[in-house]
Amino acid sequence: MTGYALKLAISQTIGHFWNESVGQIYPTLRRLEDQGLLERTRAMRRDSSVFSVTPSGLKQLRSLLREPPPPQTRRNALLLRLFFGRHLGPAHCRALLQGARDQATRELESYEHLSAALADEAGYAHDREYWLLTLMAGIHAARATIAWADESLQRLPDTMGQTSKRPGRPR
Amino acid sequence: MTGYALKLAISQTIGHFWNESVGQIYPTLRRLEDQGLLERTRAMRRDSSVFSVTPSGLKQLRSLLREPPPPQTRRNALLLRLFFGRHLGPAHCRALLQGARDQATRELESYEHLSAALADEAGYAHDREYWLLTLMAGIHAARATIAWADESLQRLPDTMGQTSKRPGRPR
DNA sequence: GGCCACATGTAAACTGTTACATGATTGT
DNA sequence: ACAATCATGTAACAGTTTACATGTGGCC
Repeated sequence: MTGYALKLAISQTIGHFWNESVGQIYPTLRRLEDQGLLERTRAMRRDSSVFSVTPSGLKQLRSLLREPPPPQTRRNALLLRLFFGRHLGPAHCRALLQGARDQATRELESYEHLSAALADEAGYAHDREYWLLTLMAGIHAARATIAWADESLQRLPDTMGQTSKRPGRPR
Repeated sequence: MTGYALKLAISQTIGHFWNESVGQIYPTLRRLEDQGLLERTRAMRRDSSVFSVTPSGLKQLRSLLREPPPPQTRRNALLLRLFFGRHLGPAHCRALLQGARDQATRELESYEHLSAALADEAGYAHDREYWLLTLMAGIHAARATIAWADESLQRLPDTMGQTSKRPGRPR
């Protein structure tokens, strides 16, 4: 496919857990072509090229996939804020939790749609099971986030003693 | 605290979801001092400085914490590999899942220890509830990973038709 | 004719890690 | 004396995003 089509394909499949920007894609396509891992064929349009994987490119892909996944760099901006929750106050923290819950709900819905679509679709026979695996990971993660947010929303105001102690300050 | 102590403190508290390297810490401490957000006091040792937050630094911290969390850059090396699972084969994918499950199990244990320790510990009175929140996030996420891995490990060999079709190849 | 989607590419800016270099202090 | 830990800092590198610049082709 073309670089442009590749970017689209990524965002429509693995986009939930991996993304690349144009600034990465085009230089990389050229580099891989220079290394003989991709080959370029002219497309209909004069200014566009369609790339395909060469046998040695496929070999290289499989070899890279076999490398152990490097330890994830975990950086969670939401948890960072909640860790300093004392400086934000319970109300703000509850808003953050609610936001996280809403987003997880939207994601869950989207994953379930994708999962249903994947089951129906003809083709992708060999990939389907694996793609389903990644969708299930998203579904489990989203459900966990929702459960955590609900539990936390329930706990947060009571333990802070904010529910009954400040019954609206006078104007 | 000193830059060194800060690094240690980070890895022992928020280390599970946020980290900074020395290459960030020291230049940043100096920058914040120049901006009047931190002040430096000489420590016992001649070559070390103890930093503390100034009032304007605290104000700035709170203002930064109030900024909405930027959308996470999601990049999951494990799911990327599983997405291309067809090129790896079921056996390798099962190994990846088992590895993820093991790691999540270790993390879960560590979170539960920390959570128990936090409940006992005197002090941290105002922070405890919020720190518990972040620990609970880790616990929910780890449990979700374990459940997902178990479910996937159960499904993977059956659907691939590997269980009965290849009854041990001859030597 | 003008808009939109398709398509490519680069430069600058920004972010972050790692390796290296250096030295002080403490305990054995 | 020596090792371990405490402590600071920088330079090189690696990775990544964003904004900009440019142009094609189809369709209404």
